[in-house]
Amino acid sequence: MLQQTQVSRVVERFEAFVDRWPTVSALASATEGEVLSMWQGLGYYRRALRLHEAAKACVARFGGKVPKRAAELATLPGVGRYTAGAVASIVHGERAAIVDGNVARVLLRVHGRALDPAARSTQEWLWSTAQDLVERASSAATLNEGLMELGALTCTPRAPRCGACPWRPRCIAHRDATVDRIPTAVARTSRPTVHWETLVMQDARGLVLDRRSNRGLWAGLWQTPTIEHASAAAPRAFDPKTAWQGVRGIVEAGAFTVVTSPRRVAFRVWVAEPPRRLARGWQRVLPESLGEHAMSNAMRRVLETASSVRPTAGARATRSRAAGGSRRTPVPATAPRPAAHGRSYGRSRRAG
DNA sequence: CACGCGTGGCA
DNA sequence: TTGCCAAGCGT
Repeated sequence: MLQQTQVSRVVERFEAFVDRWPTVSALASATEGEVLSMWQGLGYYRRALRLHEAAKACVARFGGKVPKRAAELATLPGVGRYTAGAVASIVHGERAAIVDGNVARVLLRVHGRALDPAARSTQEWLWSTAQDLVERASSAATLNEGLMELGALTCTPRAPRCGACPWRPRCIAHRDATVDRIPTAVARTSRPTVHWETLVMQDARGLVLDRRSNRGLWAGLWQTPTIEHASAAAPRAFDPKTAWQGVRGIVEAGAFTVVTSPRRVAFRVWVAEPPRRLARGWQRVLPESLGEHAMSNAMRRVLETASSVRPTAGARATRSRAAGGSRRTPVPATAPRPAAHGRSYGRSRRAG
């Protein structure tokens, strides 16, 4: 859970996860959908799928135990050099090095090296330096945790607290006043916007969802049926009646853009009556079962946007203004919090 | 080696 | 408002 995710985001979710699956064999017995539903809102959902695979690998290859050595840990899906070293050193005391973003920043600054953190040569130097430290430390666990804490709390990316740093006397970057230039900035990747149309169909018999593929963005999560425009340009002539034939009462509910990684997704939300026959892959989900269907936070916002709009029943469409002029529906400033398993979202959770 | 992969806090 | 960044990993 901690991979590329801040501790504060993890602490509120970790306990519920291990309460539900206290052992690797329990996790290995869960379904993919159950695991994803406990991961909702945490992001990087393939981590959840790999963790599930790793649990199954522990059952299949390590007698239902999590291996202790870093070298064995690193053979598990989703466990790389950092995670293997962190578990082996902190849990079992092995003298295994770790280099995460925090450690890299600390080491580069202390040694005054303005290197590209992503470069292979820099990574080799970082791992070698971290290994040297952990071999000389009295406690591998304390050294590794201390390095990360130093980076997270004191040697921060911006406005580092050098006055409180125990390594200030030996810090080359501090001596040379280059702290704010190390590490060098990573290359910016542009974030193009893609345009998606999504259709919210809900009635007393439930909400119509389908499941995204296990590859790509929001892998394996549930969504309202969505059309992803191939072109990066905004779709001028999208006709929902043509795109979703046989669906009646389609009306636009609003539009919004979410920033994801590594692009923006501009959603236009449509509301309609559920058709008599569902298209292939579509599935009705009752409100009380929504929590078992893992959804991205973006999809939560889709449901919020749709929640104030009804499909047109007859001739007079209360169609909102076209995409460019569309006013946002009154949604809360922040998306609903990721709910625990079994809770429902969408209409029933709408604020106000 | 470069890129894809979520989300939220913060300046 | 926008961009930066986070207890990385796999392809």
